[in-house]
Amino acid sequence: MILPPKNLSELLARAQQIAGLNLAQLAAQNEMKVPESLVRHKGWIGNLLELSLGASAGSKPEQDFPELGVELKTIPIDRFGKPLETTFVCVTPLVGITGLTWQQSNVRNKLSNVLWVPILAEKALAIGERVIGTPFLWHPSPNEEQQLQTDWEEIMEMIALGQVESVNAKTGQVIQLRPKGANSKALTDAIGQDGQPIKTLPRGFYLKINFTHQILKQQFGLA
DNA sequence: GATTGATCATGC
DNA sequence: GCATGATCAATC
Repeated sequence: MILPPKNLSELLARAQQIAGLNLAQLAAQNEMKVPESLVRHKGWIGNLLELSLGASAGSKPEQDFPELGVELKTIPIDRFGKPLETTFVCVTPLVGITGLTWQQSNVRNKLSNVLWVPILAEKALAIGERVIGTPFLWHPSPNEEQQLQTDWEEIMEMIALGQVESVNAKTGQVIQLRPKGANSKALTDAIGQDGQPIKTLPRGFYLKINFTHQILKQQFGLA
């Protein structure tokens, strides 16, 4: 069991120490087995990094390093540093959102400080052969935060107005709303067109690839 | 090839 | 069902 890092520099030092290792090596350090496929282990890489860096495990609705105010996110990239997938942020509240502001939102809280850990994860690479990239701490620039806020406000307003079913992955420039549930049969409460309670798919906020790609290019000087 | 909607594991 | 961790895979 790895203890939580005491401060930010300790966290960054740990992250930098595992950069360059492949997942088989990191798994071995933690006495874990590498799955042959991620089909039934979609969160495995994220969990492996949490263990390795001393994040408080579990399903608590808070940041990975609460005392440091830092969220850990792994992001699969190709050899050119382009993200291969969108990045899940958090589940979306669909009821009781009257008066909820961007400042109070879980999206803003989660993204205020993120330790990004790129993983070279091209499909042709076996899971164990995928390589941990250079980790870095990110805080949204004023411009980035404005983009996030604009999309968040647009999406949340539609939800508040009972138009959750009209929001799809195309809504928003940098954030998108997509299903986030066990399957298409999982349902939760939401607001209908006439303000009545309805059942709909649970949704989550995701960062689009273009947005995370910009973050990576800026960090690695490839912009 | 990129994108959107669907899905998998786990611990309450 | 919700919240954690995301990626899969059918479709565009």
